[in-house]
Amino acid sequence: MTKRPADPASGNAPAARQVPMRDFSRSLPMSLLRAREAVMRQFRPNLREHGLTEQQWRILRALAAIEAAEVTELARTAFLLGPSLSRILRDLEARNLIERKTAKTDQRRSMVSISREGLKLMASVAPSSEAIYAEITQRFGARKLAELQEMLGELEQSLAGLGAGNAAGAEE
Amino acid sequence: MTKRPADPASGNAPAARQVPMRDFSRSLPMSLLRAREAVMRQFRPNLREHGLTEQQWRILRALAAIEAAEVTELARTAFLLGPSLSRILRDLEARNLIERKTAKTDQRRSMVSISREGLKLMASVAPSSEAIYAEITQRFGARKLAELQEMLGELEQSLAGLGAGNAAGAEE
DNA sequence: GGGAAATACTTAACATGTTAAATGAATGCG
DNA sequence: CGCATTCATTTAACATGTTAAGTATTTCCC
Repeated sequence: MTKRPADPASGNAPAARQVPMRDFSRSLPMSLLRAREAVMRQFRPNLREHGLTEQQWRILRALAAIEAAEVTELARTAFLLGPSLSRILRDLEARNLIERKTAKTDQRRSMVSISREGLKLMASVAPSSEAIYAEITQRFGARKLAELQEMLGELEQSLAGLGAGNAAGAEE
Repeated sequence: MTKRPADPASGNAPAARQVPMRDFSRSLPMSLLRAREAVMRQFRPNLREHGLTEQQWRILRALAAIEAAEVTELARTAFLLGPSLSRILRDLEARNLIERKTAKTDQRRSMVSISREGLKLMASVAPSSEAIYAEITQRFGARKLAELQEMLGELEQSLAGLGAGNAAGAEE
C-alpha cells in the first residue's frame, strides 16, 4: 500500500473535497430547518392523535380567527401555496371541518369558513398545543424567544424584494 | 379581562373566534417557516437552472466534504429522512452524479460517494450559490447572522430530548 | 450452529411542496 | 357587443416529508 494521504483519487474512491464551500451543516437554511424541525417534532404527535397534519391545523387556526376568507387570502395567511391549499380544502370539506360557498358578486371566488365541527375539533386540540408551546417558551426563555422572533422577522424583511423575479431594473 | 365585545355569530356565517389561541401568524413555527422560505427563495432559481432541487444539492454538498458515507450517516448529515434519501439517491445514481458500492464487511451497508460528474456539477453551481449567500449575509449583517444562528442552535439544544417518546429517565 | 432479535436500507402509501398548465369567470377595450 | 386579457382557483406532474411495513443481513446468545 502506497501511502498517499493527500490524494484520495489514488484508489477507486472518487475524489472529493474538490469544491470548496462553507461547512454546509452551518448554513443558514440548515440552521433554520433544524430549528423548525426541533419545534415541530413537539407538536406533531398531538396533532396526529387528532387526525390533523401541521398544514391542516394551520388552516383551521387561520379560519378560526376570522369570519370567512377567500382561498387566496387564506393561502397568504396560512403560508401555503395555492395547489397545496386547494387539495387540503377539498379534504377538510369532505371531513366537514370547513364550509365553502361561492361569492355572490364573483363566481370565481369561494368563501371558506370553519364549521361547527371544525371548531369542536380545534377546542379539543388547542389545550395540549398551548401547553406544548408554553413548555417550549419556558425551556428556551420567553425573552430569548421574543428576541429570536424579532430577528427572524428582520431577516425576512431584509430579503423581501430580493431576487424573486424583479428588483429595480430587472429585465425578463 | 372578562369582556366579550364582539359576537360574530349574529349572521348566517358559521361562528368563529371561539377558540382562543395565540395569533398564529406570530407563532414560532411560522416565524421559522417564513424565514426559511425567504432564504430558500433566493437559492432555488439557481439550483433549478442546474436541474437540482434543494435536497439533491444538500446531498451533493454533504458528499463533497467526505470520501464516502453510509446512507444512514448521510441522512443525518443532510438532515433527510431515510425514505426521502433512498429515493433521491436512486435518482442521483441514475444521473451518474453519485456512485454506490456495498461495503465489503457488511452487505447491508452501502457506501455512497460523489462522482466526477457530480463534482463538475457542483463546481458549476457553487459560485452563484456562494454569491447569493454573501448577498444575504451583507443584507442582514454578518454579526446578526452569527447571532441568529447561535440562537437557533440554542433553541435546538433546549428542545433536544423533549417529547419524542421519552421523558427524563427513559433509557432504551 | 441455528434461530430470534437487531440493523441498514428500501418500498409503500398518503400528504404536502413546487412549478406549469388548464378551467371558468370577470374585465378592458376596440 | 365581441374578444383578448386578466384573475381566482383547480388540476397535473413530479419531488419530498412522514409513518409504517417489508427485505436482506448480521449479531446475539443459548
